[in-house]
Amino acid sequence: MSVTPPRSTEAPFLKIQEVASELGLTTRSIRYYEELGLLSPAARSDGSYRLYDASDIERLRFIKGLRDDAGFSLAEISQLLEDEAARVRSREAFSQTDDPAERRDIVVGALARVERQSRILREKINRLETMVEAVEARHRRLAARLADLDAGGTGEVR
Amino acid sequence: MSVTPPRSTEAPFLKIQEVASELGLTTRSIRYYEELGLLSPAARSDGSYRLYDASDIERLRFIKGLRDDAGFSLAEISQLLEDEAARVRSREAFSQTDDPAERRDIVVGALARVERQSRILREKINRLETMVEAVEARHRRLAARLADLDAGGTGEVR
DNA sequence: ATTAACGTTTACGTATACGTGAGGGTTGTG
DNA sequence: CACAACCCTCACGTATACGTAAACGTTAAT
Repeated sequence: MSVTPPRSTEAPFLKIQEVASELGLTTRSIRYYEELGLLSPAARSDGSYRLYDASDIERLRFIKGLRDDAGFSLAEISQLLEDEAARVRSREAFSQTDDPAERRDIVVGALARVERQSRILREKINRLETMVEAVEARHRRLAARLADLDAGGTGEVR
Repeated sequence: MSVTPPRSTEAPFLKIQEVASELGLTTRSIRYYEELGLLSPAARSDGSYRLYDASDIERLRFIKGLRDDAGFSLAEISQLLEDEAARVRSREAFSQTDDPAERRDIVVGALARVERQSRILREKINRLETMVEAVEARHRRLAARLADLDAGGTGEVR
């Protein structure tokens, strides 16, 4: 009677196709990202199947966001992820010392990287907003026209 | 005494290399965009040199913005430009009639296209802002750490 | 144990967005 | 009119980001 049985006991790992479906990617893309060093699966099965955990999926979601939403190239994404990795390493370095001077250097470095990431994204947003502004100005003029027509006018706004 | 003479009498037309330098594009890109139907030069010289006017340059600037800033593919840009062309045609159709019903139809169509453009851009912005938000949250935590360290603390925020 | 469904590596194919000549005209300045 | 500096049209080359198929191994259910 079991047509589609529950895929085993909800293991903490997902296989590549399961990840792909969940994120709307192809298995090829995921393997390709791995080839480029953007991520590597948390584990491999005995038969060397790639096994992904939650943080892998988060990372992939982030990559997909940067690619689809921001339009970054995989090279740029690689750079952003390396900054991210440097950030994590510096967190570890931070907790390895309790010398305030060393800690300060570490935090200052981390701040610089985060500010760089932030600036890259903000620049993109600003330029996008300039474009949206132009489009919405047209939208307002058209809406005014429509309102005028519906009020019995000629639609000759301005 | 004229070392670099004024490039003739400021003709209203620019040649391809002049346009390219001004916009930070290559001549190849400009020709390629023409190949894809994204624009065509306002005129050709007797010897069939491409000659661009101010509106051509505006159009190219728009294309470059969509490509660099928004990360749109040239296919998507083509779509947005076709919407733009439809908008211009509908403006003409609008002024060809004074029947309020016809005018209303035209304006409604134009509104739909503009809203589509706007929505595409806004979606992109929204997703970018979500990413920025995450980055800035980290930035705030780091800044707090730094402030704590500079105030003689341990930098152990939270 | 069998077997369908899925995974692995390897490798060649493809669409996009140009780069880079080749071979040959065009412009405009001396 | 000579000639450097552009421009033209092919046309092939290249980097990126995957698609697709071959040949073969793994998993898991029956």
